[in-house]
Amino acid sequence: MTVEPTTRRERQREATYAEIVSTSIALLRDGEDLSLRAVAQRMGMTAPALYRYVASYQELVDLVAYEVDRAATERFRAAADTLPEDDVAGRLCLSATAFRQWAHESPREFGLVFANPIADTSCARRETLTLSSSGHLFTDQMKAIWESTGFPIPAVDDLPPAAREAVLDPLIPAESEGVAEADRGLLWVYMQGWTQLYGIVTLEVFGHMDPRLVESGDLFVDTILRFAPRMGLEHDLDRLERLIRDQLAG
Amino acid sequence: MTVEPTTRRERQREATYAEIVSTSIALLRDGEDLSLRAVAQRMGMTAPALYRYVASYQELVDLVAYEVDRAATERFRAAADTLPEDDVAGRLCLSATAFRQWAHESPREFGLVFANPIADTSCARRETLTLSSSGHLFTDQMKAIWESTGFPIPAVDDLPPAAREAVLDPLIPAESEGVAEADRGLLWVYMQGWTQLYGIVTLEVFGHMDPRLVESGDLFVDTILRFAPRMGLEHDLDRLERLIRDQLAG
DNA sequence: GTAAACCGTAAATGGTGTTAACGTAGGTGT
DNA sequence: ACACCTACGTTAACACCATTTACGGTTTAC
Repeated sequence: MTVEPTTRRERQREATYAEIVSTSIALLRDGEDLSLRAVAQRMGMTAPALYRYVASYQELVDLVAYEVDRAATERFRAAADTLPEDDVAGRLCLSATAFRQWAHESPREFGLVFANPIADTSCARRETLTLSSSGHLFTDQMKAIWESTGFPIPAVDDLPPAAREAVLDPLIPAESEGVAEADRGLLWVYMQGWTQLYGIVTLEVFGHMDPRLVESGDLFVDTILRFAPRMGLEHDLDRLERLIRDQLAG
Repeated sequence: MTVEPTTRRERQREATYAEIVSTSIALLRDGEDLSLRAVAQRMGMTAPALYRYVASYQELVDLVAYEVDRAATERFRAAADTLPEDDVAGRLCLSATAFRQWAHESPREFGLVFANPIADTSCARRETLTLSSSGHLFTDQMKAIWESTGFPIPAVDDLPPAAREAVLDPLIPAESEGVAEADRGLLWVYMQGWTQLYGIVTLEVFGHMDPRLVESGDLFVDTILRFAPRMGLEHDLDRLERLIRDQLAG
């Protein structure tokens, strides 16, 4: 990302670095679990060699989680792109549904990214890590809806002090990206929505919900549709439900 | 629970069985992680001996998770019991807050109980496992609120088919306990609430949220108070917020 | 060309779950 | 009271894991 390293050595290094991550992802895709040994073996190396690239197993996990999140986000974006750009509401619904489907198809990966205690690793890494691609996408999509429907958002000054700080100088969704400081109440609504989406999907994936509800997705649909009015979409509920259910079926 | 085993041998067996679980819990409380070897060592045994009692490590985990949930639920109940019995709304808020505090104090245990893929173990176990003590408590408390405020619940016939089945013959919150079949829409509202409570707490515990918000609990409070009106508590929000914040502070 | 940095190796340490073979004490049947 | 057998614990071993150390060879840099 920074400046291109041009030197032969560094190019090689960058390549194996990338191979480590891609091999890890392939490992997960094949249903095996992530381990230094397994990754090394697939690459025709020995496990200790990986320590030239990652400081610990946990760092590998974080690295892979970041990349998995990035790749998954592309799927969520692609799901939205089946709709015209001005259907901002439909796009968010399809991305959220794609998120749910991805979580069910790849519970391992989901757990890695979204149920992996970020903990207090080195602060340097933390910056990179907490910048979640998916969070970024959903924030953008909600912003688009807000610009379209102009749904009410809390005034920044009405928020509790800590919340005000958090939306003015956000660490987690990161990059308040073109949202004026006065409109940062939008991030508060985003967090409310993300909490609910995260809750329903995590509950489903971890099996703490009636299997018939997981199968039908009824509680998921209900959760989305109940939140939609908060984004000024109360007029569009029937269409959105059809959109979501179509994607769940197909 | 069933019939007392009276025979000396079985009493002994039951005792070590209980000791395995209690030792495991003590292990977790001391911040070490659960392992067969560690448990065995604390009991003055060797690891393979434990296989006379549990079939696998996962079974031990499930066993411990069940007991941890049971014990934690007592804390949630105790938190509610600081209020008079007729303050049904306050009681639910305090239990929910106790749930959050417990999750933050004991993230290990929380992960064990609520972020542990129940997966498809033997169906026999599943019955026992999915019967979550905490789910039972919260269901009861919401029912008490409903009997007090008479907040609107969906008619069973208005629910999607799978949802109807799930509330008429529930597997997860289990024991619809004295809720008439006609009133089972209450369980649907419960699931909506539980989804949100679970979402916010899991998000916080796993560190996928701005630390300042976790610290202040603002998004947690917001989540609860935004759900309260659905239970007919719109008149009581200020008092409930004070209750919650007092418990968070103290 | 020589020295240093880099990248891989093998070997070893201490941890995990799990299985197999073996003894031994406890209760049971006659 | 004797024999039997079952249950419970042991030790030893296997296969896996992360991680550290010491070592050798290549590539770069001066």
